[in-house]
Amino acid sequence: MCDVTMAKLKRMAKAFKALSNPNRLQIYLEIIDQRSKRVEGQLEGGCGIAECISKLNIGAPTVSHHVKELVNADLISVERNGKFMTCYLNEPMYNELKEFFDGKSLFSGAGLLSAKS
Amino acid sequence: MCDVTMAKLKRMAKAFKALSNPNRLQIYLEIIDQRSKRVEGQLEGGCGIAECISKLNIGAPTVSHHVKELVNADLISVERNGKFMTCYLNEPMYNELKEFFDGKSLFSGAGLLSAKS
DNA sequence: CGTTCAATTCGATAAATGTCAAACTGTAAA
DNA sequence: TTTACAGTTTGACATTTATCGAATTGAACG
Repeated sequence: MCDVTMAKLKRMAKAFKALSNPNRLQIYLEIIDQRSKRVEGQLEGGCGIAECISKLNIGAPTVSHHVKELVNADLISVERNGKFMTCYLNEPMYNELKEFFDGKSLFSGAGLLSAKS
Repeated sequence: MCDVTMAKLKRMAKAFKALSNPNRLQIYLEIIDQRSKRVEGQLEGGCGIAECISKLNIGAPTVSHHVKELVNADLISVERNGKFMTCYLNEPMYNELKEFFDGKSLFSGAGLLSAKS
């Protein structure tokens, strides 16, 4: 009846929660930004965590925590690169976010909520 | 240098926070759903709060609280209609959400974060 | 090995969140 | 005006969150 399954709804809510903190949203956008640079130029890209730490007005432990939250919400992945950590955009989740508000596949006209009684 | 102003970033983070709770996200989607029904059919539409209360497994005070949060994030507006309250989608904010992940206007290549030192 | 730099883990803490029950307000209708 | 229903406000409470300082791990390099 409804195109938004409960699983998807919870997955989206989790993603939104991960993006609900301004600092975390900035980190996420920075990672997207680095990705687009990589696509246009040399292959190696991704966003260094050190870079985020130096650019945001929050401490390293907090950045580390935020990055973990983004990973936990499936928005990004992280990889060790020698001494540094590099963040990569999770493209499928990015696309899911992009398409979530497109409306076409959100509803089928039967209503999202299921009756309680 | 950057197309995402701090103001917009905070506004988006606030919207995402409002959508970060599954129950609240469901309410929001229900309001979108009712809107699309209205567009296709008779003019009067919107989503009754009573309907949400009866369909979600949470109490009336909690629904009231969630609706207030959605209003506070500029995602919807609420109007009294006799004994009932009706929720309406805030279209400009909906469009802003829709366009936020389109990428084209998100970045200008100079990086989002501003250096701290 | 010892140093240095990147990043995480470990408490701690103040603030925000989601939810409820009880009491209240506002509107319609009998 | 009394009743009934829709919704809000208040106060409470347990949980989560954002942040920090201090200590720790891990890799590179002298």
